Amino acid sequence: MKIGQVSEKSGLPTKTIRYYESIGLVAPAGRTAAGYRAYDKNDLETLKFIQRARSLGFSIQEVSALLMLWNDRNRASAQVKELAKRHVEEIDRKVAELQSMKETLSTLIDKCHGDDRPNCPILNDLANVR
Amino acid sequence: MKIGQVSEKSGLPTKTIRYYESIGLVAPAGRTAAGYRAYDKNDLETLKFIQRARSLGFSIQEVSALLMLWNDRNRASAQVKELAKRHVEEIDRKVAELQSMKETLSTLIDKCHGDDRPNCPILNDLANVR
DNA sequence: CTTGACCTTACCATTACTGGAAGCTCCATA
DNA sequence: TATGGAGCTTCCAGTAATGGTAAGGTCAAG
Repeated sequence: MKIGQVSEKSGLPTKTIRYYESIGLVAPAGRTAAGYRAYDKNDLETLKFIQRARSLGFSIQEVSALLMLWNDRNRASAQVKELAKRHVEEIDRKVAELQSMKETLSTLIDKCHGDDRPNCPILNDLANVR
Repeated sequence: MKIGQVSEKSGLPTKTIRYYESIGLVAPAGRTAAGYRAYDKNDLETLKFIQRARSLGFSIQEVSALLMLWNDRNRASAQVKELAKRHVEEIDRKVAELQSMKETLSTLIDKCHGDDRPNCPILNDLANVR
């Protein structure tokens, strides 16, 4: 398989696949005589794994750790669970922050009549005019 | 006021204040004879405004728009409201994405016994072993 | 034999900063 | 008066994870 095929099948842009190779997230691909990257089924599975982990919001660093655990037949599932739990906590933190922003904004939006008049509680709040 | 003072009072690092000047978000500060940046009360208010808008998650671009609206005595509050509403929608999208990730992960975490045994539903799912 | 799709590397841009180096300036203290 | 340290200056580089574009090589079809 050439990079276009694995891109199609993994859902990762070719650019991204080359990038992952360049940063050492995946081992350098084999090459054809012409210098094209050549992938086998195994490589594809790895890229799919990465794509799924990324889509769950794991950072490249975390994906790297997950890959190592995945390739370690003897790892304890506790390690993976721990990593996943920490990631969920991180997600929770982000959600809480966003919710808090939303709450403040929604309150301000409700107070703003939003017509042609210039008076605007949103700007007043940002300007700390209370 | 020198940059250290406005940094203190605005909650923005000096680095960040210089950065905002360099990208044109704020006008170049005045200078003392020695070449130090000199700020007045007005400059400080602008930086505080920016700090608050950023803390509500507005991008630099959006903050720039808000600043223009803030400085426009005749703007319609409808414009500000529109901008804020779009930002809230953006927040909603991010939250939904994070919630979806969290849901998937939580399900997997629950299924993983997390002990010394190597079998791990989390990795199995990432590897698409179903 | 040429066209067009696909591949290669290399470099710049993005977002919003943050860190560090090398060198001024200012003020207080010995 | 010298000196030391805090604070200021500019410039360069790096972060995460790509996206964009250029300039060029390769391959199969018509």
